[in-house]
Amino acid sequence: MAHYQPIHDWTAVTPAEAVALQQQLRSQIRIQPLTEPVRTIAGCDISFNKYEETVYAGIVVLDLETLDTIEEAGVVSTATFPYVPGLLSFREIPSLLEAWQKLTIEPDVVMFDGQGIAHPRRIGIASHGGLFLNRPTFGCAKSVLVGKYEEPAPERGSWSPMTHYRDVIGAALRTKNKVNPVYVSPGHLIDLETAVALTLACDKGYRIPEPTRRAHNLVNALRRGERPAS
DNA sequence: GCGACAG
DNA sequence: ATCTTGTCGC
Repeated sequence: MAHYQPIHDWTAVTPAEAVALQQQLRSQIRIQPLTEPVRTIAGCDISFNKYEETVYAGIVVLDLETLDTIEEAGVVSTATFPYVPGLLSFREIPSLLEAWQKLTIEPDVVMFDGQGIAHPRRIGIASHGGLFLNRPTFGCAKSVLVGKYEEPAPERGSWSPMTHYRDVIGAALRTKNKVNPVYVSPGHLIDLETAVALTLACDKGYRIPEPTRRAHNLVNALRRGERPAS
């Protein structure tokens, strides 16, 4: 039901062509304040068995106010692109879009498990996904791809800017006291401060924010055959 | 030239 | 990402 804009084809794309495509698409990314209030937020993730190309993709939609899950969608698909640092979107987005189509609700904002503009060409999976979904998106990654930062204070909520070639590309954010930070960066149609605020708003006491945590649990359960591919 | 490198 | 048990620290 939920739909998206097929900005370009994903088939028969080589790594070299993928980089060229990113260079062509980056100018379309818009980092700006939100224009609409957020009531629902989605988290997405994929899982797969070692040495296999079968991918289990899923999206979970939560009510931002209560953090209750209001909808989930999962699909079993096949990866057609290898994992290459900097080209993650070409491996994960195709199957995520399949799951997106099964949603009844169109989430107000989407959190990705990876980078937004904190990317060598400023178009990580969250930014690339934002162009297809045409709605606010941001990334919350567990590790750094590019950029430097000063260690933020040990208390939950503290953060320090991440920079890359003089550009502020994201934030190293402490989501829990004395635990490693997560790396937040705007994807499209949102700004850094809002992305940080939304990440903190999705707290349930874990380092990983709820949207991503639930999507992760969903796809792993799907992969282990513990639940039907919605 | 050498190392780093989201998931 | 995935393969896997116990274990150190708050």
